[in-house]
Amino acid sequence: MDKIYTIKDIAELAGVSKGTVDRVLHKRGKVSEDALKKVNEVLDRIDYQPNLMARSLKKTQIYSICVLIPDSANDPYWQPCIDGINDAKKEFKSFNVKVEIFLFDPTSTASFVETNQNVLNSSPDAVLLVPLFHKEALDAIETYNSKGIISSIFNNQLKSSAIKSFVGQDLFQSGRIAARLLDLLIKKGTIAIVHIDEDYENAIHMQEKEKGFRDYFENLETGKFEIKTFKVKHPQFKTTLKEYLESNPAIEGLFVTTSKAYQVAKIIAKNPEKKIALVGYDLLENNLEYLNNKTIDFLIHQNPKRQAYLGTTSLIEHFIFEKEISPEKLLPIDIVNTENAKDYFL
Amino acid sequence: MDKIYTIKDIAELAGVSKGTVDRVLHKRGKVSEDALKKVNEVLDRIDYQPNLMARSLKKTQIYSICVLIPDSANDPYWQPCIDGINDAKKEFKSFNVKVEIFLFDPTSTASFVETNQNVLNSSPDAVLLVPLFHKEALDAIETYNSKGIISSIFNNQLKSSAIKSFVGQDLFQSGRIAARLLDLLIKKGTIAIVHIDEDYENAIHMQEKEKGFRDYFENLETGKFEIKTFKVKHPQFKTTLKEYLESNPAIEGLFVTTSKAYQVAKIIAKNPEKKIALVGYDLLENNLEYLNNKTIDFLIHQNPKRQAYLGTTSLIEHFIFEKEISPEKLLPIDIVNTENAKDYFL
DNA sequence: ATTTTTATTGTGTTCGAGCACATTTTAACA
DNA sequence: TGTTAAAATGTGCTCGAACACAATAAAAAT
Repeated sequence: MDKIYTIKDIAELAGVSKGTVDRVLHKRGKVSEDALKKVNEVLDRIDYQPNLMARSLKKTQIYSICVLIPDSANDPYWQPCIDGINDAKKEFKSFNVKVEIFLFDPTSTASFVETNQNVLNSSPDAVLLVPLFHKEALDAIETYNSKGIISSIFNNQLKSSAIKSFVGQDLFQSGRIAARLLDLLIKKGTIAIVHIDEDYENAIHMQEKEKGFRDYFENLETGKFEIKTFKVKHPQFKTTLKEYLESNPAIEGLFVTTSKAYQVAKIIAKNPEKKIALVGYDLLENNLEYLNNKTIDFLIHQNPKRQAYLGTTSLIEHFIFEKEISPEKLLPIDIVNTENAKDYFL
Repeated sequence: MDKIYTIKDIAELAGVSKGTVDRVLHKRGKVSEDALKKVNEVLDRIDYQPNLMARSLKKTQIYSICVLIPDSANDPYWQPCIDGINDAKKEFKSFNVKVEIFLFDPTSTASFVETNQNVLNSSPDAVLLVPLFHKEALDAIETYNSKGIISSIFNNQLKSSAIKSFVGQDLFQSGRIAARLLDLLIKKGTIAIVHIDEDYENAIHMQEKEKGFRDYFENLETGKFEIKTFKVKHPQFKTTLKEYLESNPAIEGLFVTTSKAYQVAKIIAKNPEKKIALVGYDLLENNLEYLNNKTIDFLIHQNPKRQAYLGTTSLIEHFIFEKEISPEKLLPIDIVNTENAKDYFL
């Protein structure tokens, strides 16, 4: 049977004291070759699993983790992240970890930089952040790294050797899924990819989604679909899109690459004679409203709550269970329609 | 600040010994009214959270949980359950819990009864089971209950006051989702609900799904769809379905209420001129093959792995963290197509 | 008033790992 | 060979909760 061994057991089996076993296990040195061999022989033979209860009971050090996310006052997309992080906090509240949330204004680079400075001042053991601003995020991560602070990111991909882990979705694949759905919705015709660019930088997000979207149709039998791209900034958005649709009456499907599908829905809902297929992102209140009245056909769920949860727990578990942090964790891309929308709020 | 209090702290604050505090906390009696009052006053004032590490370190009792699931040799649907249970085992391996898996033959009531007897002989603290056989499951659960053994179920719903928890999906809603998908796939026409009944009993499953499916169309503008039901037992399945489709050429969509959509796909794939929309359940190898070649349009993912995982962890956490077991946990109903299928194997 | 019984309260050990410190062994050097 | 330095090894306390057992106080019985 798989008996549970303790350090004391190992010490007895190897004929040494538990202090020596401890030194071997933690590679603290000051062990003779002879003793090292004896202990290692035992260790090879049995499957020693340190008792994590005893360990964390003894350890008085409290690990500190800071999470940097955009303030949901600016964009409701981020609200679920708070819940995910709080779930993680709750789950591990008995352990020696402290998780602190720092909010920044997603429309302000300065706010991002400043918040990172605040985080740095609290000198945490690890930071989980949403790298919304490419350059500034890289700088911050570099600084953390130089101070021995672990950095993980989620939601937005960012390549850097100083990053321990990324949690998010495969955006290229996400675009392909949207394509497949629109393929089903309108069997042929013209589709426009709509990029509603906010002030802040999610260009990479949108680009990857567009690539995936186009990739799907390129590998399809030709002639059935025509794909266009339409970029628009927020202020002039309403009139511009209206004009665009009027001047392109062939358009039968729209793919909105951000969480702002409801804004598009608002416009096309005014013209109910001509149903335009609409696929967008994220389960915001506004989007769900138009999903339920079937102006929006499908929403793709990016699961920000779970992203934040997993990003947080992987750091926590790294500290208290010495678990390895997997460099990349890609979440399933959930397809949501009228019928299963409410399931994703659990 | 939210200081963490220990029993010693409480004892000092109340001016009694830690033994007395312990007796108050555990209601072991043998405490004078005076002391009781003093301790309770402190307890009201502060928020005492017992250190679970220390507790489980001291407790030598090992909790035993048995999980009863169908043998995946008979039906590959159950394979992921094993993985989910093993994930739970791994996650809590440092704690005082032992999780044991018992397999039974889903085609044999006798096997189910016998396995329950084996479980009973090992006198566990809790049992998680798939109540495939209605009457026998109720009997088993009644027996467990009388011996003080906690029973939880997953995958199949079953009503009994002796059941602590159910993990699964809302099958009615699941049927509605299938309906919505077929509504999109074929804008109008005749749809057949196909019940492929295995020897074992999942009639309730299928009935609920059918109800949800029909419910969706009943609330729709009339005249667009006609819904039929087709029941078939396995042996004669192939020829019967073929004949059925030939004699009902109006059928443009099929909803297979079990994981056997691939068997239907095999038949309709032979007649590629007439594309029939097909929606089924579960990410089996066989189903995925036909999903990828687009014979199957959508699969609904019942997430057996997560069901088993959550069923197991909720019992484990009940024992080691004294967490309450929520009586019902309904999982999201995932819509799967060619593009996001592989995401669900993580 | 003294002993006995009962009720109440306090003390000390345990769980396993981690680490400081004490002790022993070995090596280095005069 | 004796002395000192260095290396290796062992011992013992701690973390917080649980619980057995010892100790004390209060009540009851003689």
